Amino acid sequence: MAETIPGDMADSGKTMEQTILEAAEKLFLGRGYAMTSTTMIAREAGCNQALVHYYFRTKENLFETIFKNKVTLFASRFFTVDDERLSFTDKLRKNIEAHFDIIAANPGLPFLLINEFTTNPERLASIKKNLGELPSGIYNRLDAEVRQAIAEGEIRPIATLDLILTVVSLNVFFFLMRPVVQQITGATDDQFGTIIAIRRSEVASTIINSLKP
Amino acid sequence: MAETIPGDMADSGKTMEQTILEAAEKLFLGRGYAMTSTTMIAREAGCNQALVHYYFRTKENLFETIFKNKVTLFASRFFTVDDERLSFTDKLRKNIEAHFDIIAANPGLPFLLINEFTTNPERLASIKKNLGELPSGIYNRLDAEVRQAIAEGEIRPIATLDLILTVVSLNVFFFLMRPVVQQITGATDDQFGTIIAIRRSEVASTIINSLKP
DNA sequence: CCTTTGGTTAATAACTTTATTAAATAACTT
DNA sequence: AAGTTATTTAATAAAGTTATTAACCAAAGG
Repeated sequence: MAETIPGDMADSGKTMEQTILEAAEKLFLGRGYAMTSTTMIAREAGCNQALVHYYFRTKENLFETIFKNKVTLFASRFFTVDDERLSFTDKLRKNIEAHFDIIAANPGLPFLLINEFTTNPERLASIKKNLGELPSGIYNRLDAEVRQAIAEGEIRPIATLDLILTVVSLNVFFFLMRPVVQQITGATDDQFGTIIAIRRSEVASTIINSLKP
Repeated sequence: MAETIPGDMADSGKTMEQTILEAAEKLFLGRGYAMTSTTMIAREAGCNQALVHYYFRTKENLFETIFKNKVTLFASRFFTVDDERLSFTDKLRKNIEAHFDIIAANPGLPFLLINEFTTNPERLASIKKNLGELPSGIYNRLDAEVRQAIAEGEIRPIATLDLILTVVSLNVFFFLMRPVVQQITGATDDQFGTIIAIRRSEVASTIINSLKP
């Protein structure tokens, strides 16, 4: 049943279905849906093109599997730091940095999401259903905290949605700009690691600073 | 020679080449390169598909024409407000809002740029050549102003590149997120106009605020 | 051993896409 | 008006795409 653990071949025990999934993920993340063909996926996975369809029937299907998977992972880790002992500001800083780290660990994801949401907005509805109460849950909790922090004079008045937009913008867009930043600064992939670290703390500082009453 | 001004047909005096260009622009901006076919462009322009190739030879060619055109337009209007009488902060606010307005007037452009730069980074080099000294000119001027403002204690210390990144992130990403924001808030295209206006001033305030010493 | 079954491939149908070509039409020149 | 040039179209070649099918093979169970 495909779950035979030992190496079916030279291929390190991974099932072919999984290999295809990973190949597809890599390609979709790097080049988008339209620019990726099932033939390419098969080549990347090292199998026959028909096998891609055997496991996932359609390209659309395969894509959706990956997409939902990633979006759910992404959304579930959003604003999860919740330590009672910290001030709103300190908690926020931790959440901003955590959010940055998730994206840094999935640097291709922002592109995929933007690409998909703009070329295929219908998918948003399907995703929304898929996530259920998660987003509004996160939003409501954060909103309560923001209101309280404003009331207590810890931060200036700001709409919660604006705050979220600002955090996401600053964190995500940096990774969308990576090719441009790298071209401008002429940094190697290696040096880019340093730039990321600097940006990470700069973003958090910028936001925290901007919230001063 | 195609430049005959009066209406060649019912078609309001526009040349077919121009009509095709505009049709292509609309489609490329809305759906990206790969998702747009020359057949679609022809249909949108109301002509035969071969005509698209007659005028632009290849799809790639047509795309590049539009792309370079847009990027140049975009870059040439970047940080152009330069009024001696204003403080650095006031000038910055004006520049941020002007930048926001350019994007608002070309809401599809961010998507096209991001799409192209990530799927086809080689194009960055070509664009760079195309823009010449413009970017470094803008950068150097802004950099001098930033350093001076820091020295005079008007703003906190910040790297010019970080400031630029922050401005661009906050302004551009909002438009990339438009479908998401619209889905979440449930706003109609009409109501979205109001959201844009609010965001415009919120972004400027956020940045100015974050620069307080 | 032999049949079943899941995994895999080669072959191919049905389309779509880009690009070219030759022919038709319109416009301009003299 | 005749001839030249520019536009426009129908037809089609060439290549690529998704998806299906029939056949092949290897392991597993009786």
